[in-house]
Amino acid sequence: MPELPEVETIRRQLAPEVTGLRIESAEVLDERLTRPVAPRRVERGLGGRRIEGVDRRGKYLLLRLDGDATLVLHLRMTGNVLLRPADAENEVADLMETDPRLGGPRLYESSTALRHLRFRMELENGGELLFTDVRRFGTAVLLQGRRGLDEYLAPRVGVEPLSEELTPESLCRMAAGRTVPLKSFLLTQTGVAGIGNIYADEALHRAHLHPLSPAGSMRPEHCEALVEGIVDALEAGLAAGGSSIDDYRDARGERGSMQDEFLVHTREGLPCPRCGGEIRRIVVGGRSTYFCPGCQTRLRRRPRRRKAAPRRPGAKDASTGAAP
DNA sequence: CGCGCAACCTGTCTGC
DNA sequence: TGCAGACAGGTTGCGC
Repeated sequence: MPELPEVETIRRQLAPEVTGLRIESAEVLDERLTRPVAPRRVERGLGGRRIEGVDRRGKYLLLRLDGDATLVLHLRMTGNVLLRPADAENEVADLMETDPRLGGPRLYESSTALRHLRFRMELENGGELLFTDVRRFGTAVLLQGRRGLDEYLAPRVGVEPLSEELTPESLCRMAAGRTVPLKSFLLTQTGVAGIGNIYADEALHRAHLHPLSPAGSMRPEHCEALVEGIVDALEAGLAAGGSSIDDYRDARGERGSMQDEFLVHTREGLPCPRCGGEIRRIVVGGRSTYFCPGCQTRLRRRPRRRKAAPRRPGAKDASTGAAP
């Protein structure tokens, strides 16, 4: 759910609201969140620090703190980061013991309401930063120094798709020789970062590419189309404030609307908006995958390039018998 | 090393 | 209505 557009939406909302504020206190309500580090350690490490900025790498949300520290949050499947503004009428702690609806409907309409609160931080202006997560897959890691951050992210996050780093050439290089299906290739965060199940399907459809085609079968024009498809799909998601199929809410507790604009994802049996073909659902790498068999062409496995045997001059093209 | 898959969790939906 | 089983947007670790 929270893929690049969702995390970036949250980042953009948070940054102007929390930058410059001091963290009064932090409370971890589920030790799983900071595992294997003890919650107390993270709480103590956060208390008193000032937030210098909010960044993002792939699907990771980064709170840049003074003292060269960074709080790295990952929402996984069902995590939400919510900002309770300083002027909200009710304290979260009070609400948890009373009617959750009292604080205003937006924060609480989702199934991931405050009963799944895993982490909260009190800010110096009276506002609160909340982390809720039904399935408890989400993570919070407090890192020290530029080095600590890099060492954490390097093995996990690859190229930023909305940066100059992603080009048809760089994508082709990453895909060269790979036999994994394109769908799985896009889901690998150490390649192109930030793409999840939704935007992988949407990007492949835009690029006219079949999810089962081996990544290494792409020729330059396919890489070009795929870069365009990735960028288009992610930007559409951003413009719509993300996708809310189920649990996702932005930092204000509002739904995104990208789910209304899906071309193929979750649209099994419906007509393809491009060619009218019937959208199908298959499973690739254990994930639901939606595509249009009509206009997403399957590429042939690219034959291993052989040392070109010198072409005998005058040899005819065997398949057609025609002269070039 | 590349690849496929189970595991980590809780909630919801489907079919009997 | 009750209940077992399948499934859900991500990542990691294991075996081959």
